[in-house]
Amino acid sequence: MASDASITFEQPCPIRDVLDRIGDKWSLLVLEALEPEAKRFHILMRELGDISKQMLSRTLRKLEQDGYVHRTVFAEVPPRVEYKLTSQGRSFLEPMKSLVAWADKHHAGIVMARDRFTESAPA
Amino acid sequence: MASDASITFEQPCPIRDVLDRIGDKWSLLVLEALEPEAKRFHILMRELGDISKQMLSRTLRKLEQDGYVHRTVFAEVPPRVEYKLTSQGRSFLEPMKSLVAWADKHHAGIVMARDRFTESAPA
DNA sequence: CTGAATCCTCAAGGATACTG
DNA sequence: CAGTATCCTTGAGGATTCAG
Repeated sequence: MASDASITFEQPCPIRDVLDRIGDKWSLLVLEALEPEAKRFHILMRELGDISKQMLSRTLRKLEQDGYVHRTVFAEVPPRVEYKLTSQGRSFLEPMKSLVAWADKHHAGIVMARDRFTESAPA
Repeated sequence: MASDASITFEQPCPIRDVLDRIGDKWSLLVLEALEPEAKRFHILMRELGDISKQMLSRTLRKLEQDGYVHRTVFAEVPPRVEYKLTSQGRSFLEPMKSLVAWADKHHAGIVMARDRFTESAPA
């Protein structure tokens, strides 16, 4: 069942595979929202503010699929579902935080460079 | 000329802005290709293998615009253009490397989790 | 050699309505 | 409450052609 009859060249570079999935519009935000504690669906909706149910659902599923998030369904009425980081999810946030810190520090400069560039080479 | 008449809410989060631009298909690859040394356009084409002129051009321009890469034009015949990392570009690669290392280490597990998930919840 | 301009395709993102 | 199904729009990615 391993189904590795032949090596494919789809993902020559792990970081690309990871970034392709986590580098979308919401994944990182969701992971960060879940970092302090497990949260329910509608709570995530509220905290993320401008995300739609559709996108949150898709994002959570992808994160669950790749093993960043664990989904727990409580057989209650009304339904309750909690999402929490897996150890892999927490592990991922560590190096990611360095990057976030870098972005915080350099963002102003980037925006300035961008503006300068745009001004000297308009439309 | 500052053109900051009003504060906009476009980029509430620096990391999102950075990832939106660097998290595309080629930017990171280009930065890594430029890390050891400055390189010419067609050299980058060759090293990246499956990138088109179009995309390489766009990617380089975006990276130049955001201040990761410096572009040097030599007034020669035939034209020669070299790209090299700026200090910001090199600086960026530092935290990025932690992430790359993380991806290398966890990629196999992610792929496995993904496959397992797909098998238990097919089409 | 280095790119810009044009055109095309496909999938990410999203609004909305429906379901268990 | 927590989703899924459907439909739509936009833009990233890419092949090709033209230009300096």
